[in-house]
Amino acid sequence: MKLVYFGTGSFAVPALERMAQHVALVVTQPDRPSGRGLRLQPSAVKVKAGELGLDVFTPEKARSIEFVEQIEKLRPDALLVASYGQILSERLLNSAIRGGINLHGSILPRWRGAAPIQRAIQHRDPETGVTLMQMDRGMDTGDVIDIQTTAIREHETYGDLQDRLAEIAADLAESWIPRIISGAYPRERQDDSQATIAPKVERGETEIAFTERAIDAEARIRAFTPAPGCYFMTDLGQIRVHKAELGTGSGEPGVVLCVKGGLEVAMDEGSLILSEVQPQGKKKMSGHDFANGMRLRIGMKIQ
RNA sequence: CGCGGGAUGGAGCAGUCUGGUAGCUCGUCGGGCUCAUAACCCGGAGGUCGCAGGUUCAAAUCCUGCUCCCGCAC
Repeated sequence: MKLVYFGTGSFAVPALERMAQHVALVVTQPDRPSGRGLRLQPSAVKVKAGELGLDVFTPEKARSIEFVEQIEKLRPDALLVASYGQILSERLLNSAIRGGINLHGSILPRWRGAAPIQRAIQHRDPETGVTLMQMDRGMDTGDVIDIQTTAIREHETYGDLQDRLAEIAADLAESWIPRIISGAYPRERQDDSQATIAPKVERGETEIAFTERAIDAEARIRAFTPAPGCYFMTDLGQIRVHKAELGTGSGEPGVVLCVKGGLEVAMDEGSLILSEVQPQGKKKMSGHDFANGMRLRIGMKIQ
């Protein structure tokens, strides 16, 4: 078997590890300047590929002719793709005997697009999963080969769930790729009428207001944790929320209900217990420590 | 050289502008109250104020250099 592996994010790492012995080449996004000081940072997949001693390509544009021609010369059995971050052109998909095989972090056709895991949590889906599919020219519209589902757990964050799905994806790749290469595998068309889109997370979505329903805010916090994270913009400054759960209290939105254990604050329809927060420029701390430092008392209103 | 915030008993903060006795809320330890308690009352321990140098009678505070941590943006 000769595979070319396209991946970038940490969702793609376990499957790469599992299939490494069949991977002739890893393709990932170029290093980007990021973080404090704008230093170049390699993708999670590039780091892992390096550890595995695999060849890595980082084309700026995967659809560029020079790059596609190189892949065509390799004549791979299949392109295995997971959270790569670029559209693969039809010609590129045709460069492999079995075309492009994608691992997608949702139960397709639900949550096609860039942020399926986050959107599933945000919308409080009871379950999600990983879809193994035959890529076509559309965005996550190809024929489904197999789907493994899993329940979304209470309190589960995007980071937690992504780690679990990444392992499921690796399992799927391991068990299906040999059969796919042999050419004998099922393909089932997606029901486009059931499709939903999972757009990438925009900056504006990460701000939480006390006037939101507690249940919505809690789901959004989990959906965007650990990255990019959610925050309240308040008179105490910007407060990032790393961990929050639904409280039992209620009151005028923004009112402090409890400062023991976590910081409980009233929302619309319920309350949130902020158990781990981070003010701007500070380290992560418990809601209790934050309340101590800010001299918060029950009944005070944050806005 | 992308922009910015920070380092003060175990935790989170105030104090720095305007130099002059180490403060607040917690935690912790001991005692008390209570049927009981994460509640309440009393008492105690615990700090080279990030590091180095400078100014000064005197530096957490002013000046210079350095280290480490973090947020934003990307």
